[in-house]
Amino acid sequence: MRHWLMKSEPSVYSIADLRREVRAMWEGCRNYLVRNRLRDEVRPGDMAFFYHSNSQPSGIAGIMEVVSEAYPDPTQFDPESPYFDPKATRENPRWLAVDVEFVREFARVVPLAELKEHPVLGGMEVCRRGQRLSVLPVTTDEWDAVLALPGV
DNA sequence: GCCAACGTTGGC
DNA sequence: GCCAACGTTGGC
Repeated sequence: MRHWLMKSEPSVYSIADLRREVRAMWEGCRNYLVRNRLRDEVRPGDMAFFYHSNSQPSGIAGIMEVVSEAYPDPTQFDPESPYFDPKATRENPRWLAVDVEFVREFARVVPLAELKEHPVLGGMEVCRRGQRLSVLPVTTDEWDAVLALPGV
């Protein structure tokens, strides 16, 4: 089982939304590296931090579980969707989604600045300058260190 | 709102 | 296949 960190802008979809819906489709990824990672590395049973990006503060808000294999993201076929991709066809889908399930919301959001200061967590991918991928690997040490933070 | 990082597009 | 221009992400 692997660990991940997955980003969402809470104004679009937050951990509170996932808590309410319990299970959701993680849709709208339009980056090939992330697409390949979903296809090749992310598996049902993997656990992920739910990260709030473009937020105040940005940071880790809770935990979810990946509960499906990657499958074609239906929003790419929907002209009404902001994620519509005119070059994608049902015969040749470009983009993938996975289903995720709520596990728990942290008592507080762990801000990015706090991660950066931490001796172990400062090395997380998400702390790297210019890191823009929305699905990032997390090591077991990093996972455990986040869960050991006070108030989490 | 600014801007750094970096992925994507498209001319050649 | 190179590379400049452009677009997007996302912290601050």
